[in-house]
Amino acid sequence: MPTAKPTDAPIDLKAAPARRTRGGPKGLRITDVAAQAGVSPITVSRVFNNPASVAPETLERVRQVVQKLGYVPNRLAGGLSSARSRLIAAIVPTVAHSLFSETIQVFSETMSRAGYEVLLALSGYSDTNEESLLDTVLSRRPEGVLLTGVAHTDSLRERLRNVGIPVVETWDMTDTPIDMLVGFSHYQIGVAVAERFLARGAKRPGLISASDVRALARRAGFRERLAQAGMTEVAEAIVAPPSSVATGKSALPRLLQDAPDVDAVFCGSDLLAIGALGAARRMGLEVPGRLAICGFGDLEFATETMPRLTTVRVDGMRIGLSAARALLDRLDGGLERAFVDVGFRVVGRESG
Amino acid sequence: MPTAKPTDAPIDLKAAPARRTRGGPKGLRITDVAAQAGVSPITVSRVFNNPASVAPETLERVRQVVQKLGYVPNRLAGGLSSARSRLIAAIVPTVAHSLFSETIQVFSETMSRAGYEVLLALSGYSDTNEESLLDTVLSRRPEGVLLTGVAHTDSLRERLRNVGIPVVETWDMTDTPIDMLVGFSHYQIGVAVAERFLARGAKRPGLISASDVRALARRAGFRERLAQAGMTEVAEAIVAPPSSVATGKSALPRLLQDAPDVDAVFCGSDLLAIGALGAARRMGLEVPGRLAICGFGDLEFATETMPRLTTVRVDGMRIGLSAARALLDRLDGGLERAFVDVGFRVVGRESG
DNA sequence: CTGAAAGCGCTTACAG
DNA sequence: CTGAAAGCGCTTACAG
Repeated sequence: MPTAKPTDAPIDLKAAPARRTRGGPKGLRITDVAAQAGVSPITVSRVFNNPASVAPETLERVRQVVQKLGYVPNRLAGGLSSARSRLIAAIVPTVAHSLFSETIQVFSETMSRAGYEVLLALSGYSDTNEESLLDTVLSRRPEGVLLTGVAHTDSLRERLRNVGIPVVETWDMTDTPIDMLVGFSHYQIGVAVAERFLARGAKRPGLISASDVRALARRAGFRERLAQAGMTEVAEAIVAPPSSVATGKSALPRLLQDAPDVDAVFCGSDLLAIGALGAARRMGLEVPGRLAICGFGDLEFATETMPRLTTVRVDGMRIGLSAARALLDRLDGGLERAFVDVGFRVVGRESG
Repeated sequence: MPTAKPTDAPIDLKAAPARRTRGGPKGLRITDVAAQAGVSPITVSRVFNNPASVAPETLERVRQVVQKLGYVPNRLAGGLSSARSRLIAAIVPTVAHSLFSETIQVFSETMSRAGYEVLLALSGYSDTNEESLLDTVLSRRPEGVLLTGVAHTDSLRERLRNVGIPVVETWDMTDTPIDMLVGFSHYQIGVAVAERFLARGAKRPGLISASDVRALARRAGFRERLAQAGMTEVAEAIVAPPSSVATGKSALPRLLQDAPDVDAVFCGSDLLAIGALGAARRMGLEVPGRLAICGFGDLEFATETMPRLTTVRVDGMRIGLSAARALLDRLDGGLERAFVDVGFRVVGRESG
């Protein structure tokens, strides 16, 4: 028999110092690196955040240890301590099949090149929850926010201003942005398309559009410009977002049933326009002779494959880039508030 | 004269307690809410994280104060303290014009419904920096990671396994995933398209493809299946990502210059296919009679508007949903490792 | 159902 | 160029 009977001796759990380790033993900490490298944690911190202030050999030694151990600093801790999260929030309705995704792409690339990461929040098309989404986002303490559109509740606007971080609103236009703005006027697009139709000699313009804020702004410009020309009745088919080819395909026959003499239709998106074009073909309506169709977005697809389509080109990438730059300028201590109208262009291939 | 001359008396900076406030006085803290509500900070914390454990009246009172003050908890602090970041990282090549954006959309929606936020990291098409991107991402201590593809360096794979968080690889197939997988076989797609071409009686198949890993896997399946049928020479035009309509349009003439008798071409994406279709038209080649064209992606655009195009349908949304579910199951304590082949379908309208 | 104490892993501001 | 002390704003684990 051995001299001790381990199983008999009760283990005094209380005697063991209560470990307060919570995440488990997995995580490497800055102190682990510091110990191995024979420096203080502060020096390790500097290696990551201000390498120029560290002696070359020290730098090298610490880096070797970091590499060897596979240490990755904890930015939750770093952010809490420094009050700099290095996070930028982007709130967009959707990234699926949309021009917004180009904006996000370029925005995100630009931000990450500058050392920031992008927290993506998808708001859908309901404005209801934008504010609770903002709360969720603000809980990460982002250093800047990109917003889509300019239609926000007063409470959201005020809260965002109180937070004191730079904000860019995008993809729309207003005289009273929360902070900065990079966008264009949907209303003016409606006006421009109306003028295009008028110039073509359209007698009975119609509209197929989703019911979101920005589509409604285009509609308003469209209708008001037509009203100036004496056309007060505009046939409309309003569809629920998200727009799709299928939606456009089914909307056109409905529109023409209400108003058989419609000879030019402004669609809320290229997808809708393509659907409408398909429907027109099926109905034997010559495009653009009998029926002119104008979309919105200028997707490469649409314009390359549907030469008889007119559309409105908007530069989503430029919006992403300008918005990122505006934010970065301010984060670098710049005082200027960017206000950029990127404009748009009605692109018609049917006449060229 | 007043009894004191403030400007004369030197201000003893040392005497003032060194304020360690760094973020400035702006931020509301949990203690502010606690004080106003007459409870301890712990109770306020519970109101957010475990409301069921708080007495109804206390709950109500605290919520009122939160509302009134506009308090938003600091998740940097919360995450550090609890070792739960509530963050999920998604690393994808791009979100612009791509099926990945559908995946991200659904993934993000599903995750946010479950109380997580998505940190989006765009890797581009270079594998070079995927590892440094991963470091950046891991510094936020995400609780799970979505990866695109299965081609990762050993070091990345090992590191990710060491971190011990659930990982889903997507959009590809392998026998040896890092952890979980939701995808499909690009090789098998190549095989299937080859078989389609063979069934159509193609004598001289060709390929227009980008050079990324997954496109190359499709190419391999395509070539190997054709080789089995005795066709060892396959004309190819390899293009640099990202694919676009323009690229496809310029690639087809090059391909046909090398191999004028090509009668069926497998394109790496629908965009390339559309470009090729445009070029074929311009060259007076009947599609699919003289030249069959097959794309990849089944974009609604492509199939609705180009009835003579064949394509390969892949369900990006399903990938996003399944990947999210796999991660969530594991985060909820599930032990199962998802391994899902979502498959694909060759969709040909030219024969229907 | 509620709270006092300790600690999460960093960085700031100071001093040398 | 480097470091000891204090603190960022929460939550855990315990106790009652």
